[in-house]
Formats: sequence, C-alpha cells, structure tokens
Amino acid sequence: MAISFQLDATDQQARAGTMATPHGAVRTPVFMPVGTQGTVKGLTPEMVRDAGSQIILGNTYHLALRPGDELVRDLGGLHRFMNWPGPILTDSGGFQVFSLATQVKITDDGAKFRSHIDGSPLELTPERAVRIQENLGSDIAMVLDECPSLKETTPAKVRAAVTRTVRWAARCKACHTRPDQAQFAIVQGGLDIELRAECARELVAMDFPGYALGGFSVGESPESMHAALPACAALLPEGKPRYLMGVGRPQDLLAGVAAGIDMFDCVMPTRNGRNALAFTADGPIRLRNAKHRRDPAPVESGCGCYCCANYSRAYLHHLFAADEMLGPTLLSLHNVEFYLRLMRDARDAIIAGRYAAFHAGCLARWNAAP
RNA sequence: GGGUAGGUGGCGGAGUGGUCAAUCGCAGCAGACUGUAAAUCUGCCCUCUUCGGAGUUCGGGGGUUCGAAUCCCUCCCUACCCA
Repeated sequence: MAISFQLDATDQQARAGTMATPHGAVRTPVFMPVGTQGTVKGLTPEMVRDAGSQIILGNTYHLALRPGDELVRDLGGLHRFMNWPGPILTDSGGFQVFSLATQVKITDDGAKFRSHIDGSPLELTPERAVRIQENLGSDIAMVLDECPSLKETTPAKVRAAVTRTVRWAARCKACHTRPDQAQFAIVQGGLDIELRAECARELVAMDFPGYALGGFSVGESPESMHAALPACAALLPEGKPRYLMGVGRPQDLLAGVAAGIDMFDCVMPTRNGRNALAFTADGPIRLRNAKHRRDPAPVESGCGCYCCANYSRAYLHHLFAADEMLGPTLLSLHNVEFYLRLMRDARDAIIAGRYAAFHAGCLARWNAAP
C-alpha cells in the first residue's frame, strides 16, 4: 500500500485526517497547489514549501508532451527533476479531454489529441496514462476519466462519460504496477446523484486507495455544485481520502470540507495571483485597480506571508502596472499561503468541533466586504 | 528671407470627397479567471444617453460641394534644408 489514511477527527460531515505517502504525511483537509508543467507557476519549490504546501500537483498530459515522461524518469523522477521532495499527485490528462475538447476525439479505447504545442497527433489511453504517471513517479496517480462539460451537454453524454470512466478505471487498475504509487479513481455523473451513486458503486467495488469527485466546476452554477456535494461525498468510503478535483474558490473549498471532502486542488490562487487578484479574509482585491495606487497597507493585514510582511498594496499595484514579474510571484505566493492557511484553520476547527461556526464566520467576513 | 514636409482623439500613428466619432498600437478605467493551450482574456475609453441613439470633432478662419478630416484660399504653428 503506497498510502494510508486515518481520520483524526470529524465534525458532522467534515473530516480531519492524515494521509501517509512515500514522500511524507499530509494532514487534511488539504489544498494542493497546481504545478502542471513541473512547476507551481511563478514560485520556487522553496517558496511553495515555505508557504505551507504539503503536496502539489503535476500533469500527465503536459509532462508527457514536454519534456516527455521517459526523460523525467531517466533524470530521477518528477520529485528530483523539479526539486520538490514532498508528495506529488499527478492528474491523468482526463481534464484535458474536457478543456482541449475541440481538438479531441474520444473513443472507447482512449482519447486522440492534437498537441496544443505543435499540433501533432497523440493518443492518451488508460494504459498510457498509467505508464506516464509511473514514469513520473508521483505518489498518487489519477485514473484516466472523461470529464464532460456541464454547461452544454445532455444526460446521455453524461451517462456515456460515466460508463467510459468506469471501464477506463478498471483498465488503469489492471495495468498499474508501481507499489510505491497509489492510484485514485474518479467518480463522474454530473449533477445526477443516481448516476453518481452508480458510478461510485462500481468504482468502490474495485477497491481503490482513494476516490475523487470529478466533473465539478465545469460550467454548472456554484450553488448547484454546493448542493450536490454532501450526497456525492457520502457515496465514497469513509476510511479513504476524498478528493474534489479542480475546486475552487475559497467558499467552494469550505463547502467541500463541510460535505466531507479531504483534498482540493485549483489553479485559482496562482492564476489569479498572476492576474493581480489577491484573496483575503475580507474578500478578493484587484491590485491593478487605481484605488491601491497610494495604499501603504499590506495586501492582507495580519497575513504573515513574505509578500504581506514586506510590501504594500501600492508597491504591488506598481509592479502590475509596470508588468514586472515580481508582481505575479508575490501575489501567487500570498494566494497559495491564503489557501493553505484556510485549510489549516478548517482542520483546527474540525478538531475543535466548531467547523460550522468557522465556516459561517468566513462567509460572513467575505460577504461583508465592500 | 527662400524652400520642402507636416499639423487627426492622453501619446504614437492610419485615413486623403460620402459606408468616419474616425483602423490600429500604447497608456488609462473596469471585469473575468475553479483537475492551467492563461504573467491570459473581455469590455469601456470626445460629450450626453431611457444604451436604441443624440450632439459636437480631425491647427484657426473662410470657401467649393447635395456631402469635407479629405478639395481651394488665408492665417497660425512645427520639423528639416538653403541663405
């Protein structure tokens, strides 16, 4: 068993746990910064670690395309290649089936892509996705799934995606060989709880060491996702980690935690940081806005991150106005730290048995923002 | 003093008789971003607007024409060249 998971405390549906991996323990609930191409954009691994990150993401599709999974393997694996000694979870490329949809043909065998880099054709099958992730050497590998958009789709398409995802999961499990890597399955089914239940039932029967909810935040309203989460999380085994893929905004994470989710990842803190948006306990602020031009206050008062300890909003405003690369770096750092602190505080609240109050308090503060 | 080339919206710079409130870039203002084809993208950017439009603009003044940023006259200004 590459990983083990134990629950440290529960508070209604919310859970605090500890997940042991070959590269260290992870206390949950946890946010995992996204490092798609073998780097959390804009940050050095030291900055990622110092911000409090316990585990980060990498991506099968991107790394297989460039620099190539065999090259990464030959250079000692992804941990060594990118100088990140902690746990790594790799996504399977299933999300690219969705996000690069116009260039993808899906068959029962796999997904035929066109490289977004040079247009060359390539095929991602369940077996290939497993092999790539084994070459990368991540601690947790995701099965290849099909993730339909919930904006413009039909029940038939969602059902087809579930069927395919279940079949692909079985193939991924069958060809998985690395004993030091755990493989997580992904539940699809959109907002249809019956479909989700059916999908979860089949995947749980295959006995994966962890389970993810995929196919959320792909076009549906945040409210409908929040409404569906408790029932969906309850479909997953209690004694195994539950991962809500790709989510999300701070309020989405708190809703996920309340529903019983343990793991999250999202590009939002880094992407929005690069685009001059900072998350704070009093709501988001846009550092490019003129009102910060002469503001000597830190991005978030009371935040101990390197950005807030040393720089003013006025300076950040200047960096973004001047298009200096330090701006994206500093705000990515702050945002990652904000997300990690949010999950740490959530864990503390669960252990103290006051998660509901913590949750309500955060929302009240965000909503009170001008 | 003579000659040449020019004066267009905050800036740069298109346009050279009608479809021009005037391409485009920059600057400015605001917004978006959820398993990263994103340090990206979108909207606004003369004035007013019930967002359908309406009103004043292309150095100043005068003129030609149904119609001018675009043609003519004149004045002012700028750059360069010759004295």
